[in-house]
Amino acid sequence: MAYTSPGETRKKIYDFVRDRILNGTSPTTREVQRAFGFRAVQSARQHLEKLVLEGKLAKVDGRSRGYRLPEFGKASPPQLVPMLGRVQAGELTEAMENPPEYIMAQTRFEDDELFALTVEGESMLHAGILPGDMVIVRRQPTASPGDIVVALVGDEATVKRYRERAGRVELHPENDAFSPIVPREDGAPFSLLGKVIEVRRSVD
Amino acid sequence: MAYTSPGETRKKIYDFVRDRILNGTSPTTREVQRAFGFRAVQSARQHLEKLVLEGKLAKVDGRSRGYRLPEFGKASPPQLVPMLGRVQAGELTEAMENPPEYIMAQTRFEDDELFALTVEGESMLHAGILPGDMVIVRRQPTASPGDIVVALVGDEATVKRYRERAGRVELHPENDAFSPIVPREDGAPFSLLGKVIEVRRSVD
DNA sequence: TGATATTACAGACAAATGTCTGTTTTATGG
DNA sequence: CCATAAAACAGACATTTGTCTGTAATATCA
Repeated sequence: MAYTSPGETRKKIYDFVRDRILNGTSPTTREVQRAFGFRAVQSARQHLEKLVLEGKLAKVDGRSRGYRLPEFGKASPPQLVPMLGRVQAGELTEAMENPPEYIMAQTRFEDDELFALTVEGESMLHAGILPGDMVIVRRQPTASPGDIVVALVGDEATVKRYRERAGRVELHPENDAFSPIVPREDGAPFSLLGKVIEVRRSVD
Repeated sequence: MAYTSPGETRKKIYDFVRDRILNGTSPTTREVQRAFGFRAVQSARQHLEKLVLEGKLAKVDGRSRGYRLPEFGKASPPQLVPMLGRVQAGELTEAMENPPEYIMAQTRFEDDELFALTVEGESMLHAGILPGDMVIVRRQPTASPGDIVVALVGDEATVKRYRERAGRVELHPENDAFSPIVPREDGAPFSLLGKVIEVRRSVD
């Protein structure tokens, strides 16, 4: 490869590696070599090691495809969150068609179980949650008053705001056209699936 | 390793590999071997290859750490979208602190320039866009009526709905407490930055 | 209990990959 | 132009890793 200005090729290599890592696999030294037309492995290696020195990349020594993105120590690492399908027989079952769909999320709940579902209905309109919105939910058995939660009432999953009045759980819609749900009173089986931690909407 | 019922170890291996892939790196055959205490590489390899046969895993032959989650070809690849900072002197400048902040997105605008910013103000409340929400924007110089756009009016970026009335551009808020902006009339410099393609809200 | 498919093991080779030492070429700034 | 640092090259070695052939042990079910 032709000689370039200091830092020029390095930047390109960084972009290349970053891209590859984000697309799923860290490249090997020789893959970088070939991608840039170096005639020596060391040329690629030199750049890669310097990028590590500069803190732009991280690496696990000796391991194949060992280069990483270091910033992901500060920012939360990307997580794959499964898209759950419809509610069946009281249990939220993963829409296990082939393939299961995943979306990417960066949350501060790195170690918790997350899932995502699509909101139907307009009961949370005033909370800025519209029909068709996707909510990312952290699975948890309890909630605090004020949380927006996903609960299973009967065999339907609903998104509501969690309240407690006089020691009783109430699920409040945020739309005057709907009424609160008081699980104990109407006798429907009730279970808390989790808390909404993120709302997403595509406006294509 | 002790002999187990048919399919038993296989399932565990699938879970193991899937987890590793989701966490960033596909394991090598021998990493699987060691993780399960196999005394022969082939034991691990047999399971892995069968998982590929079953369609549970995909792989790139011959490549180290070549096992994949098969679903990942179909889904759109993850993109890094830069978070832009405040508006300065009529130009949206990247908040280029070290490191620049990126968020991950999977959109169908793979080849377009995207950026993200945080919404201030309540003018789009009825469109389900709240203060603090993040919008992902596709940079484009024009828009269609009905689009939610980001425009530069004066030296401030605003999110509004794009309208045309009597051949004139109008930027409509979605909140009765605010009034439409008619760029030409109030003489402020106006430019369209792009169209909002996604809205995100953290509700921690 | 016996047939069969699955599981696990053994040992090995070739290719891929990480790493190293040393040299040559070139961009850059004074 | 010269000194210097960066960039690129050359060749090599050790380890890791993918792959293969063949064999032994065991769960499963009729």
